[in-house]
Amino acid sequence: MRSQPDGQPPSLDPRANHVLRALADDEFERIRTALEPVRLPRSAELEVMNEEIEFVYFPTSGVASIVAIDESGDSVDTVMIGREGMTGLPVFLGTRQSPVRTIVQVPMIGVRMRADLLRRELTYGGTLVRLLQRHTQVMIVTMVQLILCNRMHRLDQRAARWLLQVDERVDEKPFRVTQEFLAQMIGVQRPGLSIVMRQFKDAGLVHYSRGQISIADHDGLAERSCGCIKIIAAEADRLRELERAVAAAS
Amino acid sequence: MRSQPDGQPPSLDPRANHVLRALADDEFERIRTALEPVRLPRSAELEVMNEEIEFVYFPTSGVASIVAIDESGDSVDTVMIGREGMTGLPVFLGTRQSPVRTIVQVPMIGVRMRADLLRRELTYGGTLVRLLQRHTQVMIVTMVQLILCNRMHRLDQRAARWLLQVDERVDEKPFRVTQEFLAQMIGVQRPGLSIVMRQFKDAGLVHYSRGQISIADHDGLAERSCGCIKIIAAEADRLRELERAVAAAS
DNA sequence: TGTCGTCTGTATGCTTCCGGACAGACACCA
DNA sequence: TGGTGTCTGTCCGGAAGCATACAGACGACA
Repeated sequence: MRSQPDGQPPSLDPRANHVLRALADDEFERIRTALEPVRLPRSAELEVMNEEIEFVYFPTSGVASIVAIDESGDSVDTVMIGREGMTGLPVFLGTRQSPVRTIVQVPMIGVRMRADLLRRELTYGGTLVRLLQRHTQVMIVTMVQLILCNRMHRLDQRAARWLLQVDERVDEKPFRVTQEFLAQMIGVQRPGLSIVMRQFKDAGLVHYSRGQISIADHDGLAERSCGCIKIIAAEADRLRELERAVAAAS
Repeated sequence: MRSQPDGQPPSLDPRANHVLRALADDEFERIRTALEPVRLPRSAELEVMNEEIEFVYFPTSGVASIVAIDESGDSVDTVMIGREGMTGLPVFLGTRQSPVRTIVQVPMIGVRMRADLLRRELTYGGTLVRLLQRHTQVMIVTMVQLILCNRMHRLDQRAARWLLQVDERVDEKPFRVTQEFLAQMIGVQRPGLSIVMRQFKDAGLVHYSRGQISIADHDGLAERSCGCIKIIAAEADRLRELERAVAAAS
């Protein structure tokens, strides 16, 4: 159980978001007043496909994700966005419309900022550009790994991965996700997922009931999951480390 | 059959690569002498995972792709890189080591450039940064779509997609790919692919024999394929169009 | 012209997962 | 306290594709 210090819980501090935390202090001060606290329920739409991006979001707890849709209407979750990153990468890449749909999957707390303000801030250079480059690269590596994962790994492995990835991004435990919703996200049928979740429960890896899930045995679940988490985490660590080395040298 | 003008075939002109073609003339002149023509056979390794990127490659014909590998050694192809783009995005995103493995899948002709020269060129601003941002966004949208595709679409649809995507990137017809190789790339067993290829052949969609494949009925094959190609192409078109509009306005 | 290696076709049992259906369990609300 | 909606467990036939094995076909090379 993580400790919540008295007073303000960490998820209400904007700098619980890793991008904002890594920002140089003077840069953070400059955008501070532009950051607006938000709480968003599941299914809230942060970016509508082919429509202008009005805000970028820096989560501090909860999960959004980019959803892929095909011409027949089928959809699956792709990359998660939590406190380690932000939504609105297309803004950084220079377009106003989002080419993707981004929605809240697990109720989210965080701050948002107008896209045009971010655009202006980017012209100042500073550490922000560097941070968003890093974030972009992590997103790319994550996606590469997920392309493989969705092709090669079994339902139970992917489900375990998903649970662990969400767990490390939310403060609220247990977190709220129904099997129906989870199945749709990882792109499988609910009955299949139900069997897997039952196995996890019987093995003492998770507790859940009616849309409330909590992880009981983190390591055990990690063993059931595929190694994709580790590969993604390794790249995120590598880039963070690299940056620290550069900062120390200068 | 595409016409090859007399004299220099288009694949030997660096500006048959779409990034180089879209570059402002003065910028292209500046890097011209730094571009070194290359011909690379299948399996040539353009980026080794976790090793420094020495060169970035601008293909004019042929296909490279980013390969995902998991801890058990299984691997699949992810995004293709052909004359519409370039390899070495991590250089643009500010790291020296590549987080991915990038190899030649269909023999490649093109030009390459030292990574440090690209880094220097990027500091000049100009259209290059804009072009690479665009390319990054297309890559991201492509990956999002492929995550869905690998989850939801059948083997025959994915195989058809792959054939069409390669066909539009190579000048050499027929192109050389064995079923064994193709199966590994799209992450399936060869016997499964063999059946599908047989169906395509019987239906008059493709010709092939012993590693030589050519497409006989482009539209017919497109019908067997999933709609992912269209979705990806639409985003590439949108960004190209957007840029043209900006250029015309200024 | 024969041999060898590569490429392709096919068969078979098996696993995973789909797709649809239905019943039970629990929570909430009137 | 009973009704209603949501969430979960389970069943079943069937499709897709895995894993393995083997045979035939073609081409290159000696």
